[in-house]
Amino acid sequence: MKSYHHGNLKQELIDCACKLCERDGYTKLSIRSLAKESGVSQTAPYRHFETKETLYASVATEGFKKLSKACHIDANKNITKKDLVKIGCKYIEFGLKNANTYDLMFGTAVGNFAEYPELLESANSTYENMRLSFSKLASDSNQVIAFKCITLWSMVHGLVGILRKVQVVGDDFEEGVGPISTASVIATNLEDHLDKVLTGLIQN
Amino acid sequence: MKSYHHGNLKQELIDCACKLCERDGYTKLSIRSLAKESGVSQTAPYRHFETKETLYASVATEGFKKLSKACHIDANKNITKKDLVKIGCKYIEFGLKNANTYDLMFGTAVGNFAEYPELLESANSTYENMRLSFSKLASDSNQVIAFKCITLWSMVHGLVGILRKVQVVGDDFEEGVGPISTASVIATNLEDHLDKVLTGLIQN
DNA sequence: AATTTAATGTTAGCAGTGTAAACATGATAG
DNA sequence: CTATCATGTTTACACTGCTAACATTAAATT
Repeated sequence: MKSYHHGNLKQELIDCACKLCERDGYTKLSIRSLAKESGVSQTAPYRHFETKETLYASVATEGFKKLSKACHIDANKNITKKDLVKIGCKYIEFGLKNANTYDLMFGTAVGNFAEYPELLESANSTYENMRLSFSKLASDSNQVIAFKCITLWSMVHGLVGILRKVQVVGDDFEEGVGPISTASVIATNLEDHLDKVLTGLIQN
Repeated sequence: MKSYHHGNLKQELIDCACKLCERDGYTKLSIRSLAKESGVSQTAPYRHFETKETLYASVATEGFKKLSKACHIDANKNITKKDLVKIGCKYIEFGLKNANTYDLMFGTAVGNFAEYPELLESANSTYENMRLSFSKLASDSNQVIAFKCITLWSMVHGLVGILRKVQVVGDDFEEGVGPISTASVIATNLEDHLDKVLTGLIQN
């Protein structure tokens, strides 16, 4: 016999939403189905999430935490270019393996991060981690470091997007020059690729 | 007095959908509101678009055509690195100015381009244009050209995403090293930025 | 310990959505 | 002139986000 109060509904909803968002994409998620999954009435989730966007924000927050963890690197030891390449690879790997969650984090489903302090925190902390790694590599000014960091970020972010999209665009080009075959070469030699691209950005 | 048959409904729906998608984002678009806008019954659009995704596909197709046009460069004259930088700038400009349409083109709203021949065609043609421009610059093998092309594409695509996202993440970092201020420096010196980044990719 | 209060749950209902089925109209091909 | 078919309408269903009013119980206050 279950009690009237669930006891841990909020966290359970978030966990379940994370799973479903990643499995089916966030557009397929409905608050009602989520409530049913937790064995609770249709409107119970509204006690914990003002709107659907608030729920999305929670899922995105979890996503940034996982991304941060995936890209984390021991801050004590010296950092080499190779380490940055590794970070980039980890980032791309995360984006490809958690594609649906990644959409939530970087798409427009959550309009303004500032409305969700935890989300803002986790997103900024992801950036800050990358920035700190860069700062340990080169002895540039902070501004130059930030600049390089944004550049690397946009590179790996772009690769995630294109590597995914290309799967869907088809490949009826002459052998080996279509986007799919080209992208798959990049995908299977990600480290080499990032290394090449990073070399232009830093010299170390 | 208006006639029973509209006469030009399909095109009008597409035009209207393009406008509304760009103005409010595609998630806000409903087939019903679209029908109302054209002064036609709720289900009339279904005579021209099997599902909502089909409509999205049409909007995305228009988007790729516009993107192609924006990035087009005279194929006859010689192409320099500077031209490629220009193409990249045009691309990014398009992505930022038509952000909501861009989401439709590169997001997951349209799952499989292969189901929409016109969309597939317009997307592939955008890629093919970029590839041809590259092929006129360097005398690399076709595979290397395709590789560089995908790399540039992912760079500009990534920059569109990050430059947009960063606006939303806030900037409570020490002066000048937060993502917003950094990104805005990049955004206002886009040509310089792309030039730098491209130099590592090609030598010309 | 008794009672008030606030947090968390439920029920009922509104307005809006995508889409299917059955029917109406009128342009066009025979 | 008539039959056909593309294109429109009406009606209806199942689903959605969300609100308001009410129920239950945990926590705070007296």
